Amino acid sequence: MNISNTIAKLIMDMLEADGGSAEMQRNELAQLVGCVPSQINYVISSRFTPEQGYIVESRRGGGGYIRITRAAYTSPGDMIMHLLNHIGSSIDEKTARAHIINLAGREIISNKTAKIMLAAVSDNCYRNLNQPVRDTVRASVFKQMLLQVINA
Amino acid sequence: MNISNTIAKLIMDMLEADGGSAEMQRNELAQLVGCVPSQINYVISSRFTPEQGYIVESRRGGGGYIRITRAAYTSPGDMIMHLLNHIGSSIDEKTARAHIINLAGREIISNKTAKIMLAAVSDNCYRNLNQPVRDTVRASVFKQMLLQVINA
DNA sequence: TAGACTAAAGTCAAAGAAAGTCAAAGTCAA
DNA sequence: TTGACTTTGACTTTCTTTGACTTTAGTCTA
Repeated sequence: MNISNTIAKLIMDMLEADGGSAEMQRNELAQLVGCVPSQINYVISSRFTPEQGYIVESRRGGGGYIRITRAAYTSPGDMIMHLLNHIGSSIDEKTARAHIINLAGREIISNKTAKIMLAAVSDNCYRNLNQPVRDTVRASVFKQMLLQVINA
Repeated sequence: MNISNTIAKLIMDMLEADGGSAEMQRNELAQLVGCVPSQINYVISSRFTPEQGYIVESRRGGGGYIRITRAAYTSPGDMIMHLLNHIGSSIDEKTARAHIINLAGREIISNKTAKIMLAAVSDNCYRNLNQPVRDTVRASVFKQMLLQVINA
């Protein structure tokens, strides 16, 4: 078993133990496992991605931390997870709009939420980005918001 | 937990206990918590800014004090308008976060809305954009969402 | 009442403590 | 034997802590 898997397993255990949320110090964890600190970042960015339903927050400096939260699975959540996987790393405005309207239609999100999400994926926001960057950033924004929908 | 967070928490409690206003002596508070006095200034300037909805007044010399007040606002619409004007064409994650948390604290937006907005302004979304584009796009997204809040 | 003394708070920069980034080197299976 | 995944470490950025020095306000005394 390689170290990355060990780290991933450890984080999973932490998530399990604390009902879907784990907070840690990068250096501590690295030392515990016996690797360089940056390997923790590698594990997080390869195995705890939005596509896989994880929210990652962190803070530098004294008392810094990394916090990973697993978006809870509910039945509407399933649909969103599916969406998250389906979106990939790029999405155009029309497709994003369609998804959001669909979610609202199924009452998985409220109309108010839909409005805000529509605003955030609208081309108005990305006027000064050219393709393909525009659609990648939009995809990121969309995915981060979807994670919060599950999480609520 | 680092000392700065402890200090911030203490001040929050004071605000809570006295209906939105707290007055203290810097040296006293520093001694209570066990830090140098200037750390109080650090905490105030990093966590009790106007963006976060606080007004800070103080006086030096004998009988000096620091007073922190949660700013009162006229109407929710006014506040958002004010915000929209104030933001300009660029905003960093921290400032945007502060504004959103402030809006939620004043119940101008719901916690759910706040979560989604926080997700949409988070640096996680803009990883593949460099400054200063990153902060301009974030500002656009933020403003578009705020417009929907007014509209709702 | 001017000037000296004392009691605050403010400023700023350096040092410290985390986490983030990136690219080079290593490993391993198809 | 190549390409995807992993490991490593040097360097960067962000946030916190500390302390020396400055400024302002009140008080007391000659």
